[in-house]
Amino acid sequence: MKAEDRRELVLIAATGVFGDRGYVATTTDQVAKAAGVSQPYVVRMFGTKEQLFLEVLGRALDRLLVTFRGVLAESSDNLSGRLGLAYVELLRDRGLLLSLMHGFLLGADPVIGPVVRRGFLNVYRFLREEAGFTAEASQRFLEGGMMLNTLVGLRMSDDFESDPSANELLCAALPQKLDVVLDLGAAQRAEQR
Amino acid sequence: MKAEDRRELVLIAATGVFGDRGYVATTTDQVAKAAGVSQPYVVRMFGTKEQLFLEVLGRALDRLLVTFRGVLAESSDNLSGRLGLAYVELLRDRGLLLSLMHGFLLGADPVIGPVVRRGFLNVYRFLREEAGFTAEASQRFLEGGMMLNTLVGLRMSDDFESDPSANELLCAALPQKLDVVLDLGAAQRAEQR
DNA sequence: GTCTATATGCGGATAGAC
DNA sequence: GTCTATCCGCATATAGAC
Repeated sequence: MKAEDRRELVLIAATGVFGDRGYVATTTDQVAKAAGVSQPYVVRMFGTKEQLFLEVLGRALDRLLVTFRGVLAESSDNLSGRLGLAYVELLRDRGLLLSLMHGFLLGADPVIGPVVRRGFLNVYRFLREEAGFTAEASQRFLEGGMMLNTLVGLRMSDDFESDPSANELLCAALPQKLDVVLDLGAAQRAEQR
Repeated sequence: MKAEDRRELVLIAATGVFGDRGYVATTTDQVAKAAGVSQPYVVRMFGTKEQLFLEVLGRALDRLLVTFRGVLAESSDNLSGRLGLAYVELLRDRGLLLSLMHGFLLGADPVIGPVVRRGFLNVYRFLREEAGFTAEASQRFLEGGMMLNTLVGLRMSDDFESDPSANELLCAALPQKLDVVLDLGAAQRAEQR
C-alpha cells in the first residue's frame, strides 16, 4: 500500500473515532489502533492532533457538498426531500456527520472556530445560491440536519425498542431512512469496547 | 457564605466552563478558578469531574422544564412561539444550553449516555403530554432548538457583521430575540482569554 | 515510510494541615 | 469547610533506529 492510500485510511479511521468521542476525548493512539499503524506515525503524518482534526473536518465538508451537488445535478424536483435523504445516507460514512457536529460545538476555539463557521456557511450558501432555497427553506433544512445529528449523537436508537417516546420521536424525525439509523446503532453497540 | 450557596456557585461556574469547552476539554482547575475556590475543593465537593458534569446536566434540565412549565401555566395560546422565546431567553443562563448540547453528543459514553437520553426524552414528553403537541409539532420544536444550540456553539454571531450569509442565517433563525444571541456573543468575546 | 523508545507536561485525584 | 502540596497516570510529541 502506498503512502497516499495509507493517509486516506488514517483519515477515515480518525473520522470514526472523532465522531464517537469528540475532538478532545479522542487520542491519537485510538486513531492509530483503528488504522493499524503506530501512534507516532499518525502524528508524523499530520503534524498535530489539531491538524488531523482539521483535515477530518475538511474532508467531511467536501464529501457533504459533493454529495449535495450530485443530488442537484440529477434532477431538481423535490430537492429538499432528496437532499434530506442523501444527508441521512451520509451516516453510512462512519463518524462523518458526528465529527462535523462535534466541530460545530467548538466555535469558541480560536483555530477550529473559524474553520467550522466557514464550513457551515458554505453549506448554507449552497442551499441558498445553488439549490435556490429561500432563507426560510434553508434554515428549515439545516434545522432537520442538526436534529438528526443530535439524535445520532445521543445514540437515541439505543432506546428505540425499550422506550415508546424514543420510538415515536425517531419515527417522526425519520419518515424514511429509519433503517439507516437503526443499522448504525446496532453496529456501534456491536463494536463497543 | 454557607456551603450550600458555595456549591450552587461552583455549579453555575461549571455550567459556564462546560458550555464553552465541552466536558472533556474542561479542567476542574478552570471551574475552580471561575468559582474562586481551589481545584481540590471542587473535586471534593462533587467526587469526580464526571459527577460534577452530571449535576450540571441535571440542573440544566431541571431549569429547562421548570421554565417551560411556567410558560405553560401562564397561558396556552401560541404555545410553540412562547416556549421558543423562553428557550432563547435561557441563553442568558450562561452555558446552560451549551452544556446540555455537549452532553447530547456524548451518547456513546456508558455513564453520560443514559442520562442525556432520559433528559432529552423528558423534554419530548413534556411537549407531547403536557403541552399537548403532536409528534410532528414536538419534533419541529426540537429541531429549532438543536439549530439554535448549534449556531450558538459555532459562535456564528462572531460573523454577524462581517459575513452577509451569517447575518441572513441568524436573522432567519431568530425572527425575534436576535439581540439575546448578539449580546451573548459580545460578552463571550469580551471575556476571551 | 514506519517503527520503538521515551521525554515532557498536564490534569484528576489524594493526603493532610488548618 | 477549605486550603497547599503532591502523586500518578496518561497523551502528545520528539528522537532516532531500521
